[in-house]
This record gives sequence, C-alpha cells and structure tokens, in this order.
Amino acid sequence: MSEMEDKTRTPRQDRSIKTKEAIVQAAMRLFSEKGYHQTNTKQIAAAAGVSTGSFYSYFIDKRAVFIDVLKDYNDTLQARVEAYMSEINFHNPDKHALLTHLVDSLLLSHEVYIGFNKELSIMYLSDDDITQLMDAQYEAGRIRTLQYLQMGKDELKITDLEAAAILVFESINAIVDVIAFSPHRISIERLKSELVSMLVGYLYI
Amino acid sequence: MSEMEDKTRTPRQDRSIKTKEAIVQAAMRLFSEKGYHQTNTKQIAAAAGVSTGSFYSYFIDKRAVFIDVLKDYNDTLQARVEAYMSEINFHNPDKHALLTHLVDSLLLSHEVYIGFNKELSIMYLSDDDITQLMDAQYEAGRIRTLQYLQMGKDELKITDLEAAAILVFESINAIVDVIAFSPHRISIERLKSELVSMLVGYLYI
Amino acid sequence: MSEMEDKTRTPRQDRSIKTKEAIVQAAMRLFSEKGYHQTNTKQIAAAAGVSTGSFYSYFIDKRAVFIDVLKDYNDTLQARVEAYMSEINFHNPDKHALLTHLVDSLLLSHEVYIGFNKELSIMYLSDDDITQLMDAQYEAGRIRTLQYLQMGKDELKITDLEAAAILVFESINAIVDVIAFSPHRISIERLKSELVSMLVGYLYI
Amino acid sequence: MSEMEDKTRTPRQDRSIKTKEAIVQAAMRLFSEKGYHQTNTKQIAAAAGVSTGSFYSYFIDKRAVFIDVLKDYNDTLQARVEAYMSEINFHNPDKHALLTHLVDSLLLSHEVYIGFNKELSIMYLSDDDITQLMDAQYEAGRIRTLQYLQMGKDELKITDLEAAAILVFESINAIVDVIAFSPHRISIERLKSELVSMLVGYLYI
DNA sequence: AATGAATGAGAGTTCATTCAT
DNA sequence: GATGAATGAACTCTCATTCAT
Repeated sequence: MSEMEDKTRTPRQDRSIKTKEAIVQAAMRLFSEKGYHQTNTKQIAAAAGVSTGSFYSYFIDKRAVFIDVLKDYNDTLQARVEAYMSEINFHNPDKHALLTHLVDSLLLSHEVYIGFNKELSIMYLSDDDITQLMDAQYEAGRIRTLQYLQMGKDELKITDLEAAAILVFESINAIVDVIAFSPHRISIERLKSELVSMLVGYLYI
Repeated sequence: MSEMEDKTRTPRQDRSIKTKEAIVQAAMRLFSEKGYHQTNTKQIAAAAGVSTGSFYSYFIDKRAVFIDVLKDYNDTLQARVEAYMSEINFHNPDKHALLTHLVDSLLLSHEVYIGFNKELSIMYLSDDDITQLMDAQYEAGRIRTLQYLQMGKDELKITDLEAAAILVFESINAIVDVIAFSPHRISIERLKSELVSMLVGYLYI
Repeated sequence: MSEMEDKTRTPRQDRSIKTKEAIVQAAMRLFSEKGYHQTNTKQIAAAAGVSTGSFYSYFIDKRAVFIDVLKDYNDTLQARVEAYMSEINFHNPDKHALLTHLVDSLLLSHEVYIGFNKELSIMYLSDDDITQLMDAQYEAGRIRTLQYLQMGKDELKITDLEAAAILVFESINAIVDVIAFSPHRISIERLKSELVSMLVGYLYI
Repeated sequence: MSEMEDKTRTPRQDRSIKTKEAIVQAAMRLFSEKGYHQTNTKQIAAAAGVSTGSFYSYFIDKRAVFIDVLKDYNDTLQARVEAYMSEINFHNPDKHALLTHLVDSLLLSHEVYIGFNKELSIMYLSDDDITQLMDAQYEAGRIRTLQYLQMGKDELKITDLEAAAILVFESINAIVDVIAFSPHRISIERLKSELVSMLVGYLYI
C-alpha cells in the first residue's frame, strides 16, 4: 500500500481529484472513439489537459486508466440497470410485459457509452485482469438474475434455478449484443418479441 | 493479377505449397497459444522453419496470414458441423435428444482449435475485414438454422421462423461460449440440459 | 496544428531547441559525408547524441530532416551570395572586374557545405518536394539576376532581358558546377576568365 | 577474365545474346519509367521474360545492368549526335544558322530516352563507376567540341580554345537541361535564340 | 507538483542475391 | 541452363514509460 503511494498519488486535494477524473473522462472518450490500442497516453494526457508526466503520477500505466474507466462504466451501468429494475413488479401477472421491460432495461443500459462496449469486449478477451473484473461483474448479473427468479419462485415451472439464471442472463445478453453489434435482416422488435416469448414459455405457464 | 504476383507469390511448385501451408499452420498455433498481437512475423517464420523474407513472399502482411488461418478454421469448423448435422434426423420425435445432439455438435465443433476462438473474437472486434468475413459466416449459420427449422416446419409452434432462427442460433452460441470461456459454478451438463429444455419448450409444444 | 503537434514536437524549451538543432547539424554532416541514402535515422540520432525516439519526435521522417537541412543550407547560401553581391557596384565601368567578382561570389558561396551539393542534386532529381523547393530557389536566383540586369539596363546591348537572365544564371551555375564536380584538364582561372569574357561580350558592347 | 566468366555468362549463342539484350531493354524501360531504385531485379527479370536466377547468370548485380543500359544509351546518343553533326557545314558563313543547328542537334539527341536522363544524372552523382564512365563521355564531348572549334580556327576570335570548348559544351548542355527538366516562364525559342546569340558573339567577330 | 523532453526495445517490411531442384 | 523459392541483414518508425528541470 505505502509502496504504491510512492508510485501513484492517491488524490486527497480537490484539484487532484478533479485532475484524475478529467483523465478518466478523457480516456473513456478516446477509448470509445478510437479504441484502447489506437489511443496513446500522450493523447489521453493532452485531452485531459495535463502533461504525460502528470498522467503517470495518477496512474501506474495505461492499463490502470482503462481499469478505472471500466469501474466507472460498471458503476454507471449497474446504477442504470438497478434504476430500471426497481420499476419492475416481479409479481406482475403479465409475464410478457414483465420480461419485455426487463429486456428493454438491459438494452437501454447498454446504450450508454455505446462505443466503449466494443473496446471492453476486446480488453475482456485480451487482458486477464479485465477478464477477472468483468467475470465478477457477469457473475453479479447472474446472481441478481437468480435472485429475481427466486423472488417469483412459486410461479416458475423450472426447477434448476441456477442453471436457468445463467441461461436467461446469457440469452438476453446475446440478443442485446446481436442488436448492438451484428447486422441482421429482421427488425429489433421481432427479435425482442421472440426472445420474450421464448423466455416466458421457458419460465412460466 | 500480374501486379499482385509481383508482391506475393502464388505457389506453383510443390515446395512452395508446402511452405505456405507450414506458415499457416505455424501461425495458427502461435495465434492460438499467444494471441495475434503477441506473435510477430519473425516468430511465425521461425516456427514455420522459413525466413522472414519467405513469409513476406507468401503474405502481404501479418493480417493476411490471419485471414488465411481464419479461412482454414472456418472450413474445418463448417466441415465438422456439417458432419455432425448430417447424423441428425430432424424428424426424430424425441425433440430433446435431437436438440441435445445439435448442441453437442456445436460444442464439439468448437473444441477444435479451442485457443484460436479467443483470438478470433478479438480480431472480429478489432478488424473490419475480419468482421465482414465472420459476419458472412454467422449469417450462413443463421440461414442454415433457418433451413433446419423450415424442414420440420409443421411440428413447430412458432410462427416467425426468421427471428426464431436468429434466437436459437445465438442462444446456443452464447451458451457454448459461456461453457468455453467463462467460469461458472454449475456443471456443463445442467447448463446444456436447461438450454435444451428451453429450446424444446420454445420450438415444439 | 494541434493534430500535428501530436506527431512532431514544436520546440518550446531551450533544451528542445538545442536538440532539434543538433539533429539538423548531425544530419547535414552525415548527408554531406556519406549521402542521404547511405545515412540512416539511427546514425543521425546517434551523431546528434539523441535516441531514435527523439529524432522522430522532431521530424516525421528522414525526408523531413533533409528538408530542414536544405532550408538551413539555402538560407546560408543566400546570405553569403547577398553579402558578396552587396559589395558589387553594378555601374562599375570595368565590366570584366564586375563579372569576375560576380562569378567569384557564386564560387565562394558554393564552397560552403561542399559535400552537401552533390546530395542536394541527387535529391533534387529524386524527390518531387525537393524539386519544388529548389525550383523556387532557382527561380529566385534567375529573378535576382534579372533585377541586376535591369539595374544596368541602358548599358546592355541585349534586348530579351528575361531570356538573358536565365542564360547568364545557368551558364555561371554550369561552370561553377564543372569546377566543383567535374575533372578537367585546364585551370580554374582559364575557365573563369573565358566565362567572364563570354558574358561581357554577350551583355555589353 | 576467366574468373568473371565463372560468374556471369558471356553469351555466345544466339538465344543467349537475345536474352541478354531483352534484359537490357526491359531494364532501360523500367529505369526510365520508375527509376533505378524503384525498380527491382525481379521486375526486370519478369519484364524480360526470364527468371531472377537467369538474370544473375547474365549480370553480376543490378548495377551491372545499369552500366550495360548506360553503354547502350551512350552509343545511341553518340550515333545520333554524330549523324546530326555530319550534316553541319562548319564553314557555313551564317554562324547563327550553324549554331542553331548545333543546339538543335543536341536537343533532339536528348529527346531519345527522355526518362532515362534523370536516372542517369542521379546515378552519375551516386555511383563512382558511373561517374567515371560518364566523365569519360563528357570529356569526349568536350574534345569533339574542341575539334570542331579547331576546324574553324581561323574564323574564331577566341584564343584559349580549350577553355572555350568546355565553356561552349557546358553552356549548351546547361540550357538543354533547363529546357528538358526545369520549369521556366519563357519559350524554348527565346532561350535558344539568346544562347545562340551569346555563343556567336563569343566565338566569332 | 508539474512539465514535456528523452528513451530504446521491438515491430513490420523490403529486396539484392544465392541456391536447391 | 533455367527456374523461382529462400535468405536475412537492414531499415524506418512507434509509444509506454522515465527523468531532468
């Protein structure tokens, strides 16, 4: 800990905190626009209005900013997802409406920092630390899904809730990704509607 | 054509063909083991037992080998998938068995060149040409799925076959990826079994 | 502008200015001694006592240093020519003395950076940007020649001053080049004296 | 000699001679079109319809073809100049006409292989062997000029014939080069006419 | 604390020439 | 004699990181 403080500053003063935030913001923007590998530290520093030297007094290396950016991103995403989720009444008898809202929530959440998503996926696959960070995040998502399922347990026809949680979470994610990244000939609405049908059929009745 | 030949060699002699293949094999192995960006052309050439110069007489640049490796990979994968598929009787009344076999087919197919998958995903997200190549491949997968659905059309309860094809294809892919890449606390068998249940419930009564 | 600064450094600190100058000086020396194509960026950097990285933070590429070296060279040359010229009294009735002084001026001017001349000629013929830069310089020389001719207009027997300016400028240049580069059996003095005779005879009675 | 024959073949058979000529022709074309350094041996071989291997059994290295090309060029040029010159009557009392014809001869001669001229100048300045070859050629030109001057000796007003020969030869060459290479605002006719005037005034009365 | 100049290893790529077939 | 595959040294350029001021 004290060794680390030797290297990078843990901001205590207001100005310091603002500078660090400025760097994270600038990095987020540049990573989203041009990608992690296509952005260099000089550019991040310049965009944040600081010198390269300063950059390295706030972050040990380039990866460190990415991780900070990622944490910010995760927090924002989680907050948004939670905000949407809180509106959902999981005892709503109209399961179709319920799941549609759920899928919409995730879709809308992903729309923040749309450009960052791609970079995140690349980094997830390239960097072990990022993999761990995100796996924890995904795991949290699956657990949350599990909790939701458990809340409405008695209405469900499925028995292996844990497996179902993963299945539901990943299916939705996959379709959300298809909608966000992949080209496809059919409309978002049709895709979403089929997804919801499948999930309702799987979970309830 | 003749201008292109000035740059890269089109193998004419036996020796030449073997060299090109050796380079592709070596590249495949190194990309799978260490990743595309962590592998340099010198290493590929050395692993193939040729000089850097030779490398560049067969491929314009590093991307070009990746694309050749990818084509090989796609061909192999497609052949394997098709081999598995041909064994499936789509009129088998036991839909559970049918879909289990289907999922197993994809899982087994993906086991070839397991390490290459990750790199491919990274490249898919990083390189526009690779994106296009793979999008075409995915589209082919969706279309094949659609054709299978259409073959057993009268047994299906769904109506939007096109959307369903995407949904089925992507759900299976997502779970296959989870199994291949992500850590998870529950067994592959439970996950697969739930997936099959969901799909059977969705597609057939 | 700001995008350019991202690539090459515009010297701000004293140290920076000195480094850039050191690189230009080193490049000039090496280009003169060994030629442009026989000199590589590593050597220039080493000779300037800096790293290759530094080299590339001041110059986009090798051509860029050459152009800077050339600008320095042109400035020096022009200053020298002008210094010599200013001593000439164009109304001196002894036209022989006048033109001898003129030729001597150009000869002496060319003696600076004697080795660089050859490289410059090569680059002039090889690189379009250098061609343009030097054509502008030559044009300036011809125009200056024209102005001198016009100053003593009423003493001249020629009528097409423009063509005469080119002719005079190029003849002198050619002989200066012969003296500088080509082997020849006769003395510089004889050559110079004949040249002056020819020009006096051509321009004045 | 015998050592050289070991390396490159001295063609004795018809086919061999033709092949060698084909290589020289192809090289001449490519050097003229793209320049010496922008042309590689593979391209020369291909353009001549032979393999790279064959190329190296006719020429020790790339420079060797250039030298052969240059010899061809010099021979052709000399033949053309001589053909033009032979038409000139050096006792023609109209000296203006005489010199105009002379200048035209050189201009026309230079028009052959126009593209090759530039490359030749570059090589002249870059390669010592080429320098020597061409210096010999230039020297021959000056000597020929001297001989012409001596032929009409009694009509000349100049006394230092040797210096005059150089001066005349170089002045004409310089203006021919200006016309061929450099941009200039005035017409070729005016330039030529002034040049002739200057030379007539210098050489005769 | 802050600046921005300096570093240097390492990447991709070219091509004259050699050599096995 | 001919082919064209193979060689490998050499070159240019980038950028995360350090360090003098």
